[in-house]
Amino acid sequence: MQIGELASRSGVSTKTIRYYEDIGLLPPPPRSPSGYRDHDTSTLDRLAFVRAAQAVGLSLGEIRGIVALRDEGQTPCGHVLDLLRTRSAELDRRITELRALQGELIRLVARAERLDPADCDPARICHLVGPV
Amino acid sequence: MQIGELASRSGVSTKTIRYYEDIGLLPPPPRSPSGYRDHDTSTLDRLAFVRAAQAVGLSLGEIRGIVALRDEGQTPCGHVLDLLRTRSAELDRRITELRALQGELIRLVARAERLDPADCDPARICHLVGPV
DNA sequence: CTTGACCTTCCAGCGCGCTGGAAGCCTTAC
DNA sequence: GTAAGGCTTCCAGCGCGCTGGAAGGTCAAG
Repeated sequence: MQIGELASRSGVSTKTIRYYEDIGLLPPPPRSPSGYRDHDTSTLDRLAFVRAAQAVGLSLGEIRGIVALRDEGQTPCGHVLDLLRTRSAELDRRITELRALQGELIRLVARAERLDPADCDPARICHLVGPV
Repeated sequence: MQIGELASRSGVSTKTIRYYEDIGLLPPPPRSPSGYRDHDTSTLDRLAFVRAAQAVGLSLGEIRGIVALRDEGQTPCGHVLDLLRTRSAELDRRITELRALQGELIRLVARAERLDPADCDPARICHLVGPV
């Protein structure tokens, strides 16, 4: 199938498909005599995997590592599980950070309701932001 | 004071200070006869504000808008409060998304413990990732 | 007079995941 | 034959907040 059909069937743009091939996420497909890419349906599976892996927070670099293992004939599951656990731990930390920030924002907004703009010191730009 | 002293007193690099001046976060300081920037201590206040505003999630573009109001002689508090509320609402949505992703990751890791890598279909790359 | 530490400007690149556009070839329909 | 719509490659840029480096001027100490 040509790249345009692959794009419409997968929902991934032709630009992105070529980009994925460039960075090694997709194997270089065979070409027609005129040089057109001729993808088979396995590329649909591959694209579905890439999108699913992105959706759980893996980077294209990490995904490339996974598909490379598979292409070498290995079973990438152990590596994938490591990545998922690592991402989960990072996400935990990230969520904790964002919740702290959210608490801070809520505190600042609440404080803003008790402050009078007229009291704002021009040198400090705005007293709503900054140390309590 | 020269830019190097400002940098060490503020903890912001000379590169970044010049960059902030370029993008309009800092007013252009007077120059010595040889062209050196000559900042006064108000720049320390300004830099402290920029860092505090960044810390609560405002972008440099938003911060520029705030300091521009102040430089025009207005009190930016109302605008700042709008920004803080907007950022808070966005953060709420973002945290909700990340928590959903975290739930998904935890579910995938738990499922991985029940799956046998030997069952993994090579065409799907890795069965740990993808629809349940 | 030289050394070294400062300062200046300007241009370029990082990471990440694409996206846009130019210039040109191929295929199909009319 | 020609027009439309595929396809090809290659180069460049987005947003964001810096950061690095080159090439050169300035200043104080020895």
